[in-house]
Order: sequence, then structure tokens, then C-alpha cells
Amino acid sequence: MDELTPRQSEILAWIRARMAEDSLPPTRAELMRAFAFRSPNAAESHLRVLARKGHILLQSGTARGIRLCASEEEEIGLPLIGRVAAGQPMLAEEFREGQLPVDPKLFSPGADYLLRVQGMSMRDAGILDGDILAVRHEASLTPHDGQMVVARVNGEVTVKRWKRDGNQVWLLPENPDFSPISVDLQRDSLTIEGVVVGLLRIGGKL
Amino acid sequence: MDELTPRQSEILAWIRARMAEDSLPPTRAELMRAFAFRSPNAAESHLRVLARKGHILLQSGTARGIRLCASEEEEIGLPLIGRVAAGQPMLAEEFREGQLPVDPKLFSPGADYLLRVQGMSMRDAGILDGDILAVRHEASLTPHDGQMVVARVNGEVTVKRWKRDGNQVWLLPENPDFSPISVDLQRDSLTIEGVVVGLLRIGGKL
DNA sequence: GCAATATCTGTATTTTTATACAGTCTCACT
DNA sequence: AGTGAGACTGTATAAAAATACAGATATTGC
Repeated sequence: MDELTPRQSEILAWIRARMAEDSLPPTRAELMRAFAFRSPNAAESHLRVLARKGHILLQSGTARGIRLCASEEEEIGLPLIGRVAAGQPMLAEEFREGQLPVDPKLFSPGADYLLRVQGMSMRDAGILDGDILAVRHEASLTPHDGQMVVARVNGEVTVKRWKRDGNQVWLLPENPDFSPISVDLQRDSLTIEGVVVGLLRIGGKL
Repeated sequence: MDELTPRQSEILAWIRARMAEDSLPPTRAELMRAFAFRSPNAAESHLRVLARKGHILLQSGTARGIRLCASEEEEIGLPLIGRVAAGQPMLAEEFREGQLPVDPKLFSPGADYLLRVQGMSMRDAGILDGDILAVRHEASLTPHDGQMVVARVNGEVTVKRWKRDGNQVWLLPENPDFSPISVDLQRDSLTIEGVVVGLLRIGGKL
């Protein structure tokens, strides 16, 4: 599975989209029209490269004989992240508890990963120990006040409600037994690992 | 969507199987080979009939331009049931809020439908107003004590924790502001509409 | 009995598609 | 400076596929 050039990725992405949309692989001519090539051979050679690099399979001599390779079709659902060690990146392979067949689009802005909740600090928001949160990771966005976030303070990952006041950020629990975490953006390191967009509870204590 | 003859069903079934297997609709010639027709026109006319009867759609002038009609493609996910009127059957069309793309097997014994929660009677079990429950409907099974059930008492649908003692059944809320419901199996009508196997919270108050 | 429909055979004829061959131009290596 | 890959243009052509036309039987419902 070799690396693709940007152009090749673009073309592969379009083929995927097309196939998802109307469940019929494109012809060379259709690819040509989509990318405004003036020659069907432009499409042909791109397909050849994608096939050589192992991203698609071409059935020779059959109309629309393009199929995505197995490894391209799979990876359905979202990764479920368990206990994350302090300072380690969130999506590192070793924290992955598994992969759940959940449609990312089920959660309205779209979810990027699932996170297993530890502890009862958000109990009064209806989030219990062992629950699974759907999290949207958006590098750019700053959370709004009142939004529930997955934050990392000095290496430690925590789920709390966000409240900001200048350089002062409060990470608020929803359980009177826990105390708010005060973060000074100038003193402490704070990373937003995502915004909570959904909750899932399966098995266990229902 | 007219009725099909046995032969037509056979052919439609084969087309479905083919498409599921290698995600590429068949050509007339392939159909011909599969059924040992000696003329491509046998395939052509069958396709015409299937199209006329509304089971497939033929895109004219395109190779392999066969697609299954929407209703032929599967009903993926589970139905989401909203406010159920007293005495009416649970899965009646008019209470359906929609269909969510949720894998029934995500919830371990398998879910049959989704139910929108109304009210806060199960708040302390982490189930809030507006949450969606995944419910397993098992006609035969009697719930175990402590299991969370969707029950119908004298026509009214409610979600509570189950506790039985002979002919006396208690439907227990998980919120001190609510009172347990006492059901006498000899006096009252009680139907189990299912056992809660999962919880989903999307959008709204997170 | 007769028309309509279902299920085919047999033969053609276009269209679509796949795909070969011959180039051009750019850019990254070495 | 030369080589090779990437990204195409332009032109052909053979194979694959759709589809029209002209029948042949058999069954079924009036």
C-alpha cells in the first residue's frame, strides 16, 4: 500500500464518493469528465497507478471493473479509547480498547473517536463511570462556555464543562463531591482533545 | 411494487446476491450465462419487467446501469419511537420519530428498537429527559429483578426498574421525587414492551 | 377460443468502455 | 545535464454491453 500523491488521493477520494453515492464504479470517461481531462487516457493512467499502489483492483476487460481494496473498505466505526496515560497522545494504538460499529454522522457535528469515561465527576449530567463519550476533535475551535470538553491539563486527560474568563479557564465537574479545576493559561499547559457530542452506554449497569 | 413470478424473484435474488458479493451490477450477458439463456434478450426482457414492476431501476445507455430500488435496499439501523399514545401498539407508524443508523448488535443481546425517554424519573441511573434507549423486545422472557424495562401499565408506557414478588410487581423509579408504581398482576394489565440494553444521547444537552 | 403475459431463441446494430500507442511538460533527484 | 515519475493531450480501435427487431411456446384469465 504505497503512498499517494495529492492528486492521486483526490482521484481515489472521488471514486470512493461516487461509489458510495450511486453504488456503481465510474468509467474512464466519467472520471475524465469529473476532472475535466481532455483524454480518457489521463483517467486510465491514474487508475493504473492506484491499482499498482494497491488501493484499487482493476478487473480487466469489464465495464466499470473498479473495486476498492479490502483494507480501503474497512475501518468502519470509531475507535474506542480507554485509559490514556498522562502525556501520551490520545489516539496511540496502545490505548485503543477496540473499534465500535458506530456511524460518526449519528452525532450531529460528526464524531472522531469514542472515549471510555472514568469516575463520577459528571454524574449529574447523566454521565456515569464506564460510559462511552463520542468526541469531536477539532484542532482549530475554541469551546464555548458550558460545552463539555475532553481536556488535557498538565498531561492528565479529563472530561469537564468548559468555562473561560480571559486567561482563566474553569473545568467544572457536575457532581458536588468534586471540585472545579482552575487552569491559568499562562502557567499551565492545556490542550483541548475534543468536544463531547454524544454518549453511549452499552452493557454494564443499566 | 407489483408481485413477481417465481422466475422473476429468482432472477432478482440472483442480481441482489451478485451485487452484494462483488458490488458490481451484472450485465445482460452475465445474467444470460448465469441462467444459461441462449439469448441476451432473455436477460433484457427480464430486466425490463423487474424495472416495470418497480423492483429495479435501469439507467439507460450505461454499462451495468442496474440499481435496486430504495425499498429494496435495506432498512438500516433501528426505528426511533417517540411519544406513544396510551393503548396503542409500540411500533405503529405514527409514533416513529425516524430511523437512526445504529447497529443493533452494538448492544449486546441485540436491540430491536429505540425509544425516546420522557421525564426525569430515572435521573439517578443517568437517564435524562430526551435520551434514547435501545430496547430489546423479547415476548417470551420475564425480566430479572433490578433490570430496567419498558413496561405498559393499563395502557401507559413507562421506563422503570423491575422488581417482582409473587403477584406483586414494583416498577421503581431512580429519582426520589418519583414514587414506585405498584402493579397487582391480577388487577392491572401489564405488558413488557422490552428490556433496556443501551443508551444513546445525541445533540441536545451534553 | 383468444388475447395477454411470461419465458424464452436468434440475429443485428449501435453505444459504451477499456485500453493501446505516441507525445508534451514539469519537477524532483543525482 | 540527464533520468524517471507524475500528470496529462490526442487519436485510435477492439472488446464489452445495451438494446432493437422478429419470432416461438406455454400458461392463464376471461
